[in-house]
Amino acid sequence: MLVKAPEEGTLADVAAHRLAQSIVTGELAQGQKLNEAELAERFGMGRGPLREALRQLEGMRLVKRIPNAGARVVVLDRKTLSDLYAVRETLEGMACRLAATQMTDDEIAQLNTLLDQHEEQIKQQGGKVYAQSEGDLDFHYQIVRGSRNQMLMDLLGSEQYQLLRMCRYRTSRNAQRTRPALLQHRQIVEALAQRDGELAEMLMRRHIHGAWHSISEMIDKEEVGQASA
Amino acid sequence: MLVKAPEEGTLADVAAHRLAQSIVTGELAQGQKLNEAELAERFGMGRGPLREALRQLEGMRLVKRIPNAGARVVVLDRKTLSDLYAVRETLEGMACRLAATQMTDDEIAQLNTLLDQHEEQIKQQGGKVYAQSEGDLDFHYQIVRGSRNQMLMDLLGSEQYQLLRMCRYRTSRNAQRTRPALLQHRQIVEALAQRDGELAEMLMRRHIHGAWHSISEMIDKEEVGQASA
DNA sequence: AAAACCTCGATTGTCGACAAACTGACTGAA
DNA sequence: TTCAGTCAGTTTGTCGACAATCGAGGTTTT
Repeated sequence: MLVKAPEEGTLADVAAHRLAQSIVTGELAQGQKLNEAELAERFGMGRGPLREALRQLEGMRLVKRIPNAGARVVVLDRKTLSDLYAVRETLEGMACRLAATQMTDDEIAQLNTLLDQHEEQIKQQGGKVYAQSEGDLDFHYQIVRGSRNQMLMDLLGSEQYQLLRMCRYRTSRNAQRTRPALLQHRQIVEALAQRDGELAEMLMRRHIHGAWHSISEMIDKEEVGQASA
Repeated sequence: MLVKAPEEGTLADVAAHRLAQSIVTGELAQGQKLNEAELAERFGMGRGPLREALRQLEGMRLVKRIPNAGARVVVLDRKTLSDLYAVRETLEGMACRLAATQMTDDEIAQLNTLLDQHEEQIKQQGGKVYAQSEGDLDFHYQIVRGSRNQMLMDLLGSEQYQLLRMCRYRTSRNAQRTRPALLQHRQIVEALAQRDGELAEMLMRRHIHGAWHSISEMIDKEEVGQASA
């Protein structure tokens, strides 16, 4: 399961989850004002839990809150994404290096199985790229988990993860990078299987750097993410 | 100013700030249960704002919340600290590399001025190490700011920063590392002044690695942070 | 005596209403 | 015309009370 349990305990948690989903998918546009009363009404709850959810979303950097002026959906401008990918390149590289020594043979084998599924999906339909896109994040997260570093899992899992998904939803339309990406994934798993941490780190860094290059070009062409819905 | 404005706009924000301070200084022990009604009473506010503050603290990883069972102060065990320092080594190394090309000459000069102040503090009193300890964090944060990467500033500034302070409060008692630390700081600034990003990164990583080594030994000797107040 | 169950107290979760702050428009004067 | 001031309307911030849930302790049963 990629996203956490849809229905958790408290209303604030389910509100946070639903809001996150709406923001990531673009249903709530970037920079959009978030009206507490309206959202509470929509979710069928009071404003209390909703306010708590907003505080939580703020911690995930999905919304920006200004005292006495409400909350707005975060705006992913070029600089923000550039910074995000730079940090991600470093952190996921680190995760890869650790994973090379920490993952079990079984887990690495499962990674290959996961990539087999991706390959199958790509063969079946080049159009529905999004599924692969989410799967891609899944691949990355499996490696992060393999690092056995809880802080890394928190950072890349809970927080940046959502921003990444948000970015993906806007850039997943170009499919031309899925095949080379799959190849790079294979190479990374191969390095992990050989327990070559340095190589795995380098390959992962290159992989993410390439992804940013590709997305950067898209942003240049059509201001993706600025004017939506 | 190291800590943000003590009195901010909403009650939830000031509650979050005061709670963070109490947790960092150990006034609230690790693993301690946080009773909403009691804290609200102590801060002279309703439970609403306090609950929002707890949600915010959860985002900063200072408390852990369990649905229907309340919030507890996070426990910094050995593994957690180890993971934290590993991530910090990577991220601050990255910050240093970027800062070497991004900081202005003026900013680098100010870093040296800051170190002069530290040196003065150390000469005057070897006992009151804490001030230097906080100043140390200030030094690190100035470099992070110099990276011009907002995500990096958020990660190392708002969140890990608090955990670091928390750790420091428990380990600042041994002063023997302040002098070599100061020397290492000087070397880092020197590398920055020469615009040698790779060297600056390496020195910073070594510096943080050493800090962890020192703290790790302390944990081995006396279980620091486990049994307090 | 040990284990399961039940009851009660305490704590968390939630709601509705009130107070404070901001937004925007309207009015009037320079 | 333009700018400052004022004034409603809207939205956020806060509180107190009520409902739901959990944990502890005692009681009953095997």
